[in-house]
Amino acid sequence: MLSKKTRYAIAALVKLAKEYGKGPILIKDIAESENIPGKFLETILQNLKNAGIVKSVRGKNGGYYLNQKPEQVNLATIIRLFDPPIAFLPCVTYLYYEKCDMCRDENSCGIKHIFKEVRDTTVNMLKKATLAEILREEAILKKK
Amino acid sequence: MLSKKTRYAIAALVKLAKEYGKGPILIKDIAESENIPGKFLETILQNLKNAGIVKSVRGKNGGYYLNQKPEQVNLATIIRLFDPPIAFLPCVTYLYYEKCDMCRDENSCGIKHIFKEVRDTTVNMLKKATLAEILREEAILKKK
DNA sequence: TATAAAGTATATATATATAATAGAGATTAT
DNA sequence: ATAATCTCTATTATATATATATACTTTATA
Repeated sequence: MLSKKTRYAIAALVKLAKEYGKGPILIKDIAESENIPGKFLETILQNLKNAGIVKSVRGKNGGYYLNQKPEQVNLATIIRLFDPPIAFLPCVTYLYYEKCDMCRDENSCGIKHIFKEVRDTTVNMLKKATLAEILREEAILKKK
Repeated sequence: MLSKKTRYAIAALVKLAKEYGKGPILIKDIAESENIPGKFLETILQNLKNAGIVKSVRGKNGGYYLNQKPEQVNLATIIRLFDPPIAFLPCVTYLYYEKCDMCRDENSCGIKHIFKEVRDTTVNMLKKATLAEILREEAILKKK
């Protein structure tokens, strides 16, 4: 399961995508509209800022806004920022490869290929899921 | 990522599948051959026993053995026993549905369908991965 | 029938990660 | 000058994962 931090990050970014192009949005407004504890959201937005996904304006009339187009931000990127690897086993992670501690002989491991396939499929799906895609889907669902 | 408990459970079951039909195997032997802390493995095997996947014989010459054919035990079943739900969001879990805490209107949520598709695909892959399938793969890899 | 081999049961300890909060500090529009 | 904002660092609370300890019960067999 995704951590709350990741879920909050996704919700905040979807919110910023909705307001894309309208200038900076207050932390407080995001927190209220998305049901996120304000102080917790602060650290999350800082992380997203360090990753270059959002930018901030300090001082009065400040706030946060998307630093990339909604088409360019996808769920795989967001999840990787906050959660442990998407892969089920350390030996099939993309960025953080580690040998499985109990694995005797990795070359004859009959499990690895299964989890590798799961990871690849999952990551591909998450990469297709951009903020723009999510908003498009929401618009469709609201019409029904 | 899978918990160690789950990884240990998978390794122990693969071991029992290898010895399928040869009578009970000692906890100690499984622990040594699979690099699993013995006492920890005890509780894991108890869980597997309660779930009907293995059986045990007490007393001298006792041990554990598979209660189902290697073709009948798959990774989805094992993972579900020990880990939190496979799904990324509480609202798309198979057995433990819960509303996402921040979700305003679940009917117009643009994210849900993505994670539902990921979960379905993942579970299907894991169901195909039986102990028999894993042993078959290992045999192939060892020949190379 | 005593003994050693084995699983059973329950409790506890330790470490780590997650989630959230607090408060002082820095920046900026007006 | 002041109020509105974001920034930075520290702390706390809670839960979960991982592992260990100890006493108990069952069974084969010498």
